[in-house]
Amino acid sequence: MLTHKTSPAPKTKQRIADAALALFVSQGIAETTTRDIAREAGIAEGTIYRHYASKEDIARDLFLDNFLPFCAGLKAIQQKPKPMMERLGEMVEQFYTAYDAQPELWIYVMTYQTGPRAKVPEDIPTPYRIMCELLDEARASGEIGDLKTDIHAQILLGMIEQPAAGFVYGEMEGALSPRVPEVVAAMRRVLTT
Amino acid sequence: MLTHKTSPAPKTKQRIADAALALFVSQGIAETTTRDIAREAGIAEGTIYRHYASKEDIARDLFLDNFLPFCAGLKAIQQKPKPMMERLGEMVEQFYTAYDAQPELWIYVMTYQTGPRAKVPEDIPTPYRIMCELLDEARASGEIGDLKTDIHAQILLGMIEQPAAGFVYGEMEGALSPRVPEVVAAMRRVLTT
Amino acid sequence: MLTHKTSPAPKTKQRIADAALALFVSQGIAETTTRDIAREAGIAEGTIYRHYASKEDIARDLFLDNFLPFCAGLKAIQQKPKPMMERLGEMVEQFYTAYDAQPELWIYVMTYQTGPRAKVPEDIPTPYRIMCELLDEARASGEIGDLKTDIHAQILLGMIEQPAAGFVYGEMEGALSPRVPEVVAAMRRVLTT
Amino acid sequence: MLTHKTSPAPKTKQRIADAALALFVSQGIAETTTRDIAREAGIAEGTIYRHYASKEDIARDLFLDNFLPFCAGLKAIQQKPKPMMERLGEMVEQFYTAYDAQPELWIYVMTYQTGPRAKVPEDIPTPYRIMCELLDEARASGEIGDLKTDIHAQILLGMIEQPAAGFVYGEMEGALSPRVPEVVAAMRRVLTT
DNA sequence: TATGAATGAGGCTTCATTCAT
DNA sequence: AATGAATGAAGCCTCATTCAT
Repeated sequence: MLTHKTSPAPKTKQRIADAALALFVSQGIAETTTRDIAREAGIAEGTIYRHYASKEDIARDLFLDNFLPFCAGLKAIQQKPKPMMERLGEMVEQFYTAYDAQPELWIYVMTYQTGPRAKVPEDIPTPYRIMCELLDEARASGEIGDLKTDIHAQILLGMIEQPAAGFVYGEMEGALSPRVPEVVAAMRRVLTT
Repeated sequence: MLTHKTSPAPKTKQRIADAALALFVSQGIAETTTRDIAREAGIAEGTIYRHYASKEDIARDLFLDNFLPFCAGLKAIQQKPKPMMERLGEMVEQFYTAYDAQPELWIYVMTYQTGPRAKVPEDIPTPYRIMCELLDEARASGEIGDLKTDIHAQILLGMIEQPAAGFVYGEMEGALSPRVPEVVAAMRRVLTT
Repeated sequence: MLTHKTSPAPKTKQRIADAALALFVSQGIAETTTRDIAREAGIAEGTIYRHYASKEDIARDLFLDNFLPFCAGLKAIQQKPKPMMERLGEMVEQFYTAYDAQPELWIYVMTYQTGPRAKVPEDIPTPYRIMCELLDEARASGEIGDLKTDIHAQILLGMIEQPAAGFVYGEMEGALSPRVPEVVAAMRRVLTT
Repeated sequence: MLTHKTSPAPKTKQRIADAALALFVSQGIAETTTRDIAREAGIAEGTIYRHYASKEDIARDLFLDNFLPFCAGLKAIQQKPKPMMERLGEMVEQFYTAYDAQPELWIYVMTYQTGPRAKVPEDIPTPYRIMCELLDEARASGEIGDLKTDIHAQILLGMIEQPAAGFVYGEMEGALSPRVPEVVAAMRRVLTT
C-alpha cells in the first residue's frame, strides 16, 4: 500500500496561523496570549507547540512567509523588459490585489515590517530598494527627468501604501483594486516633469 | 535675589516621559518594562506611579499630548485664507519641522496612531479629515480639477508621511526639512490635471 | 481492574483551600500571601490561579461554601414540626458538631461573617433571622412567654457562639459537643419565665 | 508673656486616631492605607510618623488604650463587696454604656481582641477571667448552685456581647443601655437553678 | 498528535516609611 | 511640627512554555 509519508494536510497549523493573525492585528502581538490563540483556533494551548517553537515564531513566520514572496514578486516585475510606467502599474496592481484578498494579513505584514521586531534579512529587496532601482533605471534610460531617487522612491511608495492603510483603518470604503488607475495616474503626473 | 523662583517642579515626570519614549520606540510598548523605564530615568520604579496611573497612561499621554496639538496646528493652517497650495506647503513644513526636532517622538506618535490601542476621540480633526476638507474647498473654488477626494487625500498624505517614515527607519539621510520643496512640487504635479 | 476510575480530579484545588484556610485563620487574610498559600499547599504560586480567580475568591468561597449550607441546615431544623426546645437543641447540636469537626474552618466562617468583607446575599436566612422566627413561632404557640424577640434572639445566639469562640481561642478545653446539654439547659431557663 | 511651654493641645494625634478608627472598622486594618488615614485626618502622610511609629502602632494603641482600662473597670466591679447579681448588673451597665458612647470604637476593640494580632499581655484580667472568678466566688458563697464555671462564664459573656454585636451590625435598633434590664433578667434565670 | 494542568519567571502596581525642605 | 516626593520591598497576578497522559 502506498501510504503518503506526509500526512495529507494537517489543518491545525493553518488554524493556528489564522487565529493568530486575526488576534495579532486586532490586539497586537504582545497583547495576544497563547491562550487567546488556542481558544480562537479551537485547540489546546499545548498543541501550539507541536507546530511552532514559540509565539514569536508564529509572528515571524506570518511575516516572512508573506513578505518575502511579496518582495520577490515586486522584484520580478521590476526586472521585466517593459516601460517603467507599465511596471509601476503592475506593482500597484500586485499590492492592491494582495490587500483586497487578505486585508488583515497585509495590514499585519506592513505593520510588522516597520515595528521594533522587524529583522528583515539584510539582502532582501525591500519595496523601497526596488523602487529606487526602478527610478534609477528610468532616469538612465531617459524615461523620467532628473528627479532625486531617494525622496521620490519614498513619495511613490507613500502614494501606494497610504491608500491601503486608509482603506484598512476604515477611512475609505469598498475595494482597493478599482483605485489602481487613479493612483497610477497620479504617479505618472509626479514623474512627468 | 534675581533668580526666578525656581519652579519646585521636579523634572521627574519629564524624565519618565523621555525615558519611556526612547524605550517605547526602540522596543515597543509592551516589550518595555516599568523597570526599564525607571532605570533609564534614574528613579525608583515606584516613583513612576506618583506621576502616572499606569504604564498605559504614559503611552497614551505621550501620544495625545503631542498628536492633538499637532492636529490643531494642521487645522489652523487649513483654515487660513490662502491658496490651497500655499496651505499644503505650510502643512508639510509643520510635519517635517516637527519630525526634525524630535524624530523619535514622531515615529512614536504615528505608530501609535495606527496601532491597536489608538483610541482617538471621535471628533478630532485627523490629518486625513483635514486633507479631505482642503481638497473639497479647492475643488469648489476651482483651484483643482475633478479629483476624487478620498483617494487623493490619502495619496497626498502618503507623499508626506512616507518620506518621514523612510527617514526615521534609516532609509534616508540628513534632515527632512530640506526636502519640503521637492515634496511640495510633486504634490503640485499630482493636483495639476 | 477493580480500582474505581480514579477521578482525574486533581486534589490541587482542595489542597489550596486547606492551606489557605489554615493560614487565613492564623494570620488573617490580608496578612497571608499567595506565596504562603502555595508553599503550604506544595504547589507553584501560579497554580493557584488555575483554580481561583484571585486570593479574595479563595476567601469568599471558603466562607460561602460553608456558611450557606450551614444556614440552610439551621433553616431546615427551624421548619421541623417539633417543640421549640427540641429544635433549639438540634441547632446547638449542629453548631457544635460542625465546630468539633473543623474548628479552624468555623472560626474562619464566623469571623468572616462579621468582618468588613462579608457580603452575605440579602435573602439568606442568617442564624439571627432564623432565631427570630423560631421565637416568634414559639410565642405565638404559647411555648414561651412575652419575651422581646430581637434581644432574646441575640442572647440565645450569644449563648451558643461564645462558648464556641472561647473553645477556639483556647479558653476552654476538650470538645464542644459534650457541652450541648449544659448550654441547652441554660437556654431553657432563659426562656422559662 | 506667659507662653505655655507645651502647646495647648495638638489635636493632630487625636485626628489621626479618629480617622484610623473609622477606617479600620469599615475596611479592616490591612485594607486601610496610611494615605487613607492622612486624607481622612486632613494631614500629610508623613505627619502620621510624628505621632506614631507605624501603622501597626496606631492599631495597637487604639486597642490597648481602650481595652486595658475597660478590663480594669470590670475588675474593680468584680472586687466590690456586693452580691454577685448586683456586680453582674454593673458589668453589663459598663459594657453597654461604653458601646453606646462609641459603638465604632468598641466594635473595633472586640474584633481586634479576637483577631490574629491580638497579643494581650498574659497577666491581664480579661472579661472571661473576671467572669470565671465572679462565678467561683458566687458558688463558694452559695449564691449560685453547682454550675460549671468555664461554660457558664462563656455563656454569660455571650449573653452580653452578642446583643452588642447585633446592635453594631445593624440587626438591632436604638441604643443598647435600655436593654440592660432584660439582659440581666435573663442572666439571673440562667444562674438560678 | 493532542491535551490541559502545572510551572515559575517576571511584570505591574501598592504602600509603609523616610527625608530634605 | 508638617509636608509630600521619593523609595524599594513585596504582593498579586499573567502567561509562555513544559510534560505526563
